[in-house]
Amino acid sequence: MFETLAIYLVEKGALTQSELELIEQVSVLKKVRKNQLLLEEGKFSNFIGFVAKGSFRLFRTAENGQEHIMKFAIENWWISDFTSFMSGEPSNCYIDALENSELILFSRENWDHLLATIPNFKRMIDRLTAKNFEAHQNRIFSNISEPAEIRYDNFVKKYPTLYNRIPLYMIASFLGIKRETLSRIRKQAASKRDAS
Amino acid sequence: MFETLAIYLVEKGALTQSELELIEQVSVLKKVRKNQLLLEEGKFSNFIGFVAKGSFRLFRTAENGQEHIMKFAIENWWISDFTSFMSGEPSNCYIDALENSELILFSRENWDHLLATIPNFKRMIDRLTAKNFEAHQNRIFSNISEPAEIRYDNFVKKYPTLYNRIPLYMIASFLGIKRETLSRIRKQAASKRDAS
DNA sequence: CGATTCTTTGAAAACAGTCAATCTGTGTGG
DNA sequence: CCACACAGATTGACTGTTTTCAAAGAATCG
Repeated sequence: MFETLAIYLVEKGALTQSELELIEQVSVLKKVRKNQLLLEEGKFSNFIGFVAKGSFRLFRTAENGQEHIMKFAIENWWISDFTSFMSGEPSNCYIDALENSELILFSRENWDHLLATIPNFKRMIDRLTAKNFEAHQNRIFSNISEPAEIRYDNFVKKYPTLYNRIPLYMIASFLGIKRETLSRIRKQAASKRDAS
Repeated sequence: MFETLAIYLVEKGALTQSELELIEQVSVLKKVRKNQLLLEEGKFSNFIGFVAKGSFRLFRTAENGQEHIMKFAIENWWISDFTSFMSGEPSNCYIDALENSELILFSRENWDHLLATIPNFKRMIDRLTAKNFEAHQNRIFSNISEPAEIRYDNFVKKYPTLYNRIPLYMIASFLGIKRETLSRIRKQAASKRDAS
């Protein structure tokens, strides 16, 4: 199970065997069943997880109780409430498993230690952080500038693997529209395709 | 003019006098007139700026030519296309001055050098980066979960100083709605207030 | 098969966008 | 100091999009 992460670290960060061992020593393996909560509102987010198998969602709830999905994660993605992880404040998010899944967890102390002692690991994470920042910018731009239909098209193009595994109503939630609206958008798009 | 930054650095980062001098030595002062471009699409974003006086906006343009404002900055805010700054790729943003303004600029080399040599500076910037990350999360959540009226209310509450200085149509652009819509939202809100 | 869970559909209401016109305030040049 | 131009804000009438609520269809799983 650690193997998935090892392959990832070699490929993305060019880590050596001894560095991998360092990382493995401080990692914690965890299996979670579908629908199981990894984090809930009010709790402290003191881990960073690497998805070895399965899928997760990170969502917040509005005052009216509606859930709004901020982020998905599947194999080879990192999952955490980074905001709470960094600030040390209680989280305002929930994370749960969409399938039976396997995670590799790091506590804050171990994470910081790895960053401090393995330069290649730090470099890799810095690159990821920059990418992540860029993705947030793009998502905000998309939200304020594009109609729902385009946002959906781009989602499908950008995350084809997610699209195949995640219920449509969750994609709607991620895009900020209602499931019924997404259903109608898909119908329209299909009839346009047929016409051409 | 550097004084504004000095006060900021002492207050936010507890920097010493000698550290301030180090920073001042590598800073570049720049005055820009209203409407002047600081960065445009396709160019490289190789500076980080501290706003000593005035105000700026960072925006992108969609295919149809419409401008969408990603970010504002006034006194004591940092302004840059961080995405391009970090990646080294050409920018897809414009930055221009909303008023006659004064900036304190740092090149990438000097910026990195300051981070590497002044731990308190690094700590301060890390805190800001975390705050910024959190703000992005909140904006995304707001965009996907809140109706325009609430987004506007929250904007006014969160940035009362901005609200007083920036034309409404730019606030509309930031919120992802049309100026006419914002105008109507404000009218409704006013009549609600009068009724109660 | 039956029970969930997810997706689609329909009709009405609420919301947001478009286009064109008007209104308001500010500042500049004659 | 006034008149005019200009940028910004508002309004009206209309169109288009999204939500809401209720119900009916798939699909999946034990």
